[in-house]
Amino acid sequence: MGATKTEYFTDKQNELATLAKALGHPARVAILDYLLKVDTCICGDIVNELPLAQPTISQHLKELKNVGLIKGSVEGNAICYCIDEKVLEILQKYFTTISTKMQAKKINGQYSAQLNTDCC
Amino acid sequence: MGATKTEYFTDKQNELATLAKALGHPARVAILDYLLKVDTCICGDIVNELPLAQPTISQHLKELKNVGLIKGSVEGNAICYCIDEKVLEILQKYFTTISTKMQAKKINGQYSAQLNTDCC
DNA sequence: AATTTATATCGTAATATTGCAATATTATAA
DNA sequence: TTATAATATTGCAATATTACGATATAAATT
Repeated sequence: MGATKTEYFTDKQNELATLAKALGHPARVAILDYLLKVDTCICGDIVNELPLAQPTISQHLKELKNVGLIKGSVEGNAICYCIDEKVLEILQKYFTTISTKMQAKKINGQYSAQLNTDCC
Repeated sequence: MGATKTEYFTDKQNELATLAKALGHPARVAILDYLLKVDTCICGDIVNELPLAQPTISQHLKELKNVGLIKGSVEGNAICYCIDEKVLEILQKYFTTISTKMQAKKINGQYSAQLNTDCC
């Protein structure tokens, strides 16, 4: 026990969990924020920006790259990283769909019978 | 070493990482999906729905509740859970903002000088 | 060729997460 | 007031993550 039982969930659920997990660390959110600001950068730029050691940044970059949130291209002896919009859109669409569905429920009054309770 | 250095990141980055982390497990995505389908339910319903033991479901519900993604109200000896839109909107807005910014960059041609490279 | 620069990988300690059996808690029913 | 039902909590083993020093790799510079 201790290992996530991925085989019990749908591909979509596993995909979303994997993407969310990749952003489940403030350093990786910070890297994404930084990349959004500067468009592209190399690992050393992030090492200078964040208070983490080079191997740690390298590991975080690897995780973001593994799930496709960023991509890197070799530029001489450095590697140029940038955000990959494609995978970001999966997250954007998922949360927009859920938010829209929640809004629709409120407007349609599907909760009307329970509106007097704390939660539902 | 081994503990996340939250103190080095902004409140916003930590908040987003915490929310993303809560959805970084397929069981918790599945719980959210289920709640979206049935609107409200009790813990036992999810135990019947997912192939995980009751203490495990209870623990996942606790984590979702801790970050505010769901809320629960006491209904006799059961607890009625439902999605909390407020926190979902934080995630929706974050990813929409990033996606919009990425789109804007493409349209404005900020990448024009580098469009011939693999990544940037 | 030796040095520098940029990044990745290895090894490992500290910490966190996952999953569940056993048990506790709390409210309803008999 | 014993059951019964619905959840939560505790304790613990298995596994995963985080962080970084040491080291490896690979390209550019001298």
